[in-house]
Amino acid sequence: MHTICMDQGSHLGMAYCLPNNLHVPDHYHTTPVPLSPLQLPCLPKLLQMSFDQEEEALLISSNQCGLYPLPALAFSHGHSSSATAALGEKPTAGYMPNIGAEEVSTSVTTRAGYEGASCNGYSGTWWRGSTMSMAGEKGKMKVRRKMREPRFCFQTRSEVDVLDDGYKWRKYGQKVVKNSLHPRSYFRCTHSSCRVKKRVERLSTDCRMVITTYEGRHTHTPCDDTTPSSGDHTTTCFSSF
DNA sequence: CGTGTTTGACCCGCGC
DNA sequence: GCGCGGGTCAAACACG
Repeated sequence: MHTICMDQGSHLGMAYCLPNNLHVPDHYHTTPVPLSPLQLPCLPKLLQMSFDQEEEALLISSNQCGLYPLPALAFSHGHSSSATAALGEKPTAGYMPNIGAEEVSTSVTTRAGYEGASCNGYSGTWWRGSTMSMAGEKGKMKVRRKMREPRFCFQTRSEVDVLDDGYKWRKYGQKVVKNSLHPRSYFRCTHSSCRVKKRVERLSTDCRMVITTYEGRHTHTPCDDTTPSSGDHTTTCFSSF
């Protein structure tokens, strides 16, 4: 059970504290975003999303007027519309009908090794998994499977692609995605035992809008970024993430 | 020289 | 079974 507790601050332009201690500095919210029919009274409900073992995903959009849920994104393969395409639409009827109920597909190694790597002192490079130690086929052999990871997607208006959220990220890939004019960038948290990933892409319909998707939970605090966490002091803003 | 980025290739899931 | 497309790897490269 994990509870998202966002500090709403005293005014509408503050830095938000998102899950996994993600802060969205207010300087990213410079102009109004014509996003949402939802208004602030909806926030308390959204900010108390509960995460159980189902590892639900929370989709959030932020602008200077607050945080808003986005339409469910098509993260999985084979869905007809890409995330970008979905976000290109203004939220209308059917808007976020199933927030937190998204099926998440993630490519990882075996689950046992993966979870063990996440928080139990796994000393290797977590994303490679056990099969990477095998010498088969120049180490290209990979075992992937579906896994559920909490995901948080939000939309910001920013000139820069990568938000300064306090964590240190390493880019590991970039991909041109279909129906999008802008490439999608893939980042990993550089913390040794942290397996959080994030994707950054710009809206094809509005290149000023940046879609950032976080996947997973940080096992450390932003200030603890360079050193492995010794305990489970995960958060200052989220009691149990 | 160490660290981070770029980028082409590869892998896998999904739809047809 | 095949092709498509998203996600990841890892060698090459850039930079401080």
